[in-house]
Amino acid sequence: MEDKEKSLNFIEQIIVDDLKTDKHQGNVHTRFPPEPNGFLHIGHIKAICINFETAAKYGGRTNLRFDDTNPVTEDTSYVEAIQKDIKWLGFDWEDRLYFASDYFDALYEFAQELILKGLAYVDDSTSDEIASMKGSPSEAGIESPYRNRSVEENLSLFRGMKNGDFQDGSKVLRAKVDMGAPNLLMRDPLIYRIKHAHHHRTGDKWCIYPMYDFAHGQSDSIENITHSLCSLEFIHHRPLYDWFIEKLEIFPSRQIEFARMNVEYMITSKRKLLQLVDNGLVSGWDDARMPTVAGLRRKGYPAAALRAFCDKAGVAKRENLIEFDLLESCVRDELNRVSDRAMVVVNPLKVIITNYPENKYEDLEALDNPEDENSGSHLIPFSKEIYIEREDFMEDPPKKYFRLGPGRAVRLKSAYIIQCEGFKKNENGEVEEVYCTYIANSKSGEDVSGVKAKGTLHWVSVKHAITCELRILDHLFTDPTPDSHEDRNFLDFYNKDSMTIATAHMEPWLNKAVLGKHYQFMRNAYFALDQDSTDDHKIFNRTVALKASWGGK
RNA sequence: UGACUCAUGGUGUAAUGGUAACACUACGGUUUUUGGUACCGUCAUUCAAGGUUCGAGUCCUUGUGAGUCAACCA
Repeated sequence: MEDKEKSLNFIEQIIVDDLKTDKHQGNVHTRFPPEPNGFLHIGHIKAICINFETAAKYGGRTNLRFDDTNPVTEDTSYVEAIQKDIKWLGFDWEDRLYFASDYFDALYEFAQELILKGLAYVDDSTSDEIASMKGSPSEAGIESPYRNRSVEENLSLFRGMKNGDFQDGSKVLRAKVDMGAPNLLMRDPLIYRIKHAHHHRTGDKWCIYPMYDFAHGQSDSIENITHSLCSLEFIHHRPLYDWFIEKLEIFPSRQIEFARMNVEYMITSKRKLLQLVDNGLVSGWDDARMPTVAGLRRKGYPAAALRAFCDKAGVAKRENLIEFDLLESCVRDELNRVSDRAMVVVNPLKVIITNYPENKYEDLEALDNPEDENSGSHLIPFSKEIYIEREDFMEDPPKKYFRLGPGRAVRLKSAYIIQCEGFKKNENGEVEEVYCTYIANSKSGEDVSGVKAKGTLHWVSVKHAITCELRILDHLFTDPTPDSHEDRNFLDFYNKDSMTIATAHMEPWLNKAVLGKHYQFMRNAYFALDQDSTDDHKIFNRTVALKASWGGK
């Protein structure tokens, strides 16, 4: 138990109050209800965390329920992908995997019940007619000419709809609420439509399908969901949600809306994400730049970091735009704990250690992860010629530059202290080689030299280094809210430098890099092995750069 | 024009009528065989105007601003 009391968000307040009044005999049951028609993204992650974590906090459970009431857009392949993503995020719905389509029979009965109560009717109006009779926010709607059909006629017509007697679009079932209601959704909403379409689970059993409003709340009720958490956009649906529960006299689930999370430089519109894929601006839904779970995972963001991020972003009802910095902060925090450290040189500059024997090499030991006491170590070969970063040497360095320069000494990480004795330039005036001497008794861990070096550099042995590919990932867009500009298309803000490729020299140990593990290339950034790698060509995605507190020059 | 939400530092979230707090960012500093990490410090009288109260970010009224709603989508 934590001794510090963390304040509750407004949803937790509601739950605590319900617990106090014993509203549901101490039960807390939530659900995550994705529609299987697309891939999960950062916005879903927030919803998943809120649903699973809130329930868990109060000893409750969370169901996974696919909201599959529209057969024309949904598919089983998404069902698999979504489950994989939720598991990866670290959540478990145990044996509570449900589908709204499991309830089609029950929903059909509910509809008949409503008809019997004179609270639903079959409408023969066209889609356009229904829309025009709906009215507008400022003017009341008009009642449909079919609104007062008899219960018997409605019942028989609805059965006819179910039996396939009518064509798509020719009839709908509507709830009889109030065409004058200020809330448009209460103006006799459609609850069943005819769709002669094959459903991914129920096949051809049905040719009528319930609309969201007639499926979601009832599904919640059937599953005894106590707190149905959804985003603010559904707030206008709540009166309808409650209306059906009241009229049907079923379990009183309660819908609670929270503001969805917006993150700088990310978009979550399914349609727009698809455009990126279709236009070839990304390689697919799992491109490491995509805000999808698959993309974030591929980029190297750990599930724990994503969970921490959602937690720190908080829960409330106001519009928000979370800074990308917070996400990166959470990612670094987690990665610092779990990443193995390695040395990789991106822009090589050759250093020749003049007093080191020509053919000698030694294996130097380096801790895999100094932040983790239980981590092991690995060996790094050291020899006469090494690469350091070009930016780690300056011909005429300023005073605050802690790296290599003529006459200066630096520590080579896990190795020796070296002293710069000179350098050579090529015909273009660029530094080509740097000459150093090493201090033999300054070996890492057994340094008795007494020499103090302010800076520490990473390096690789020229002879032993292996070439690899680095994919440097940046924001997909140049604007923090690319789809918020009325006069500009979000694609105008596509960042053409969102992925740049670099070739680098890595220490041999990295050839054993594993998919799903995280690596810190010291003094540079965190990287994760990409799935495109092969045995002799390793590819790493830059997850996030290390913080840099020195600007240079 | 209607209804429904919301309004606290640069960002996000707290403060449940009683001294505006925490995190991220930014900027300083300490430590360091990663200019990383860790640690310390600095940065807001709460949209406006009235009202209730001994006391208001919190309650009431009126404004102002922002968002959402008129798919046989979810």
